[in-house]
Amino acid sequence: MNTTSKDCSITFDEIANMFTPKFSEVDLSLFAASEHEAIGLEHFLMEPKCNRNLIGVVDFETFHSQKFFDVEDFSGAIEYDETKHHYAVCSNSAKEVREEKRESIEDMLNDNVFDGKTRLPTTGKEFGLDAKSADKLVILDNGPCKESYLGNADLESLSPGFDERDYVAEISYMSSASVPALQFTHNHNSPMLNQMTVHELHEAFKSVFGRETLVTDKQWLKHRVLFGLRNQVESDSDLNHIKCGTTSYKTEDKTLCLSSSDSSRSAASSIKCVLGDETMSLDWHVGRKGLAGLDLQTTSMELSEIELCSHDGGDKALVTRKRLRKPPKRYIEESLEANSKYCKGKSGAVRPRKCLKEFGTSQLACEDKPFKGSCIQVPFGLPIEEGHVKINASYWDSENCRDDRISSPKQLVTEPSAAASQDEISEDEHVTRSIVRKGSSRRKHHISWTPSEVMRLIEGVSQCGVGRWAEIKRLSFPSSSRRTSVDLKDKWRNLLRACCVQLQSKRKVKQGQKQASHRVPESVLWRVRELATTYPYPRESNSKVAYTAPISSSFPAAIQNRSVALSTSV
DNA sequence: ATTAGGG
DNA sequence: CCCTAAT
Repeated sequence: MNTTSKDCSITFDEIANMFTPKFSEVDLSLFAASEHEAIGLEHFLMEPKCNRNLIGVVDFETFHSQKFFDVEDFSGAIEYDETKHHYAVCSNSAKEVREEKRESIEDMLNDNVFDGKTRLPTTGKEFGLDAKSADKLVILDNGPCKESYLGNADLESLSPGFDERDYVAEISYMSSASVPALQFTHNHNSPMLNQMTVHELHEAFKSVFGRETLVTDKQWLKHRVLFGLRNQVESDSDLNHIKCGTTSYKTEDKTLCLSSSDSSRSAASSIKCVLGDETMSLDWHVGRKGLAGLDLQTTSMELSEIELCSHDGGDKALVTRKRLRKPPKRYIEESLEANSKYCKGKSGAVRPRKCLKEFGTSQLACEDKPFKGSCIQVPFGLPIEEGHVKINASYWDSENCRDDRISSPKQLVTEPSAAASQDEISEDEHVTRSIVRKGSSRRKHHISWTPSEVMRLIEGVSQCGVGRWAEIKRLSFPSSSRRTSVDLKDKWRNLLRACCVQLQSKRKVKQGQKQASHRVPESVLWRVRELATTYPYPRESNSKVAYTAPISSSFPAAIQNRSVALSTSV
């Protein structure tokens, strides 16, 4: 199987890395969740459209491996599970799951034992499951921290074609909207909807649809509630790319179960189980908190990891499980740092920048049509500003035109002072933006270089020489918070590269003329080339030395007087 | 802290 | 631009 071989590429190292000490550290911070965080979470949970927000993938086997499902391990566990899960696919070690019978599953569920080696950290008969052809288990915890929704746990699949891949539990959040109904039914041990009173039905209706109704017709209400429940289940299923035909609504003791099953699709069904007992939520308390933290911390990552558990009959082969690359370290780092803000004691000083919250929550603002695709792209940058739009061609044109008018069309007179002052203005607003930006991400988001900046850089290089970036920055970019010495170096490297490219393509094609406009002007490049010969850049300038040899005559002037234009050739 | 170099 | 190693 394709997916299998792909999954097999996971190395043991990767798995091992999931358990770097970092995780426990991090997770600890999650539980120091301050009011701040809680609010953020609450906000998220209350988001109307976030009824089903998958935030993670977890293998139930985790619960087994974690003695009491402790906090520190949770997020690590998720990572681990994800991996392990894949690993299991190739290892064929979970074969035993295949042959599970429905009856035994029911028993196991009732006994809270899902598998010989997997046990949920809950006690007793909390799970009232309509386990008919059920492979999805959703556990709802109505603890104090809003209603967390641990959900969609692939417990078993009864499909003959079931494979270990399905042995996945997904964790999701559900808004509080659906909870009251569940709790409500929990109070009444009524197993059937039609045994409910009008008032009860109203409650259920409200819970399901999030609004009230004046209709008192029991039949109507019942239908609406059933309809709503079915839709909920179906939308859940959509998230998992599972289609469920029917939905049953059932209560049992202190639990409420919504199960959706479709006998025509042997494998597609789901069970939702509400843990209605307060004591129950204690068991899941840790998990919930972990999830809360996780939510804030690695939202997009988890989102990206949502797997498509298509239990849809035969087209399993069509299931594509794209593994998205892990989020960049930066992302993780920032997430961790943001969380660790509330976990003082670590490194006394709190870094001013970074503010993950924006990050997480904004990403979490899920849409209606969330996980339609086969994968979710990891949000990389922030949805922030597109502040400075591309100015490219016009920039150079305007500036150069200005400059060119001053001097001859072919010779670029550089006036650092003038250019700088004029640039400083725009620079300031850039700075402001960049600060704002830094509030949420370290990424600089590509501040395009203005012509004057480039000229200043060149001047700096001509004065100080290549490589002395710190000094160049001091001289040519004073009071410029952006453009670090590294930036200067990078830019210079790029300029040299541009020289190369333009030299090569110059004779060949004139087509590039169009694009050449928004590139660095030739006159500037010439100067760069010249400087490159004077101060050969460590590795990259060698290639163009030959070209610039004749120009070197003009070099001394350029050095001695920064306003001297590059009078060479062309 | 800076610089070089890879990504 | 970012990250890292080397200095």
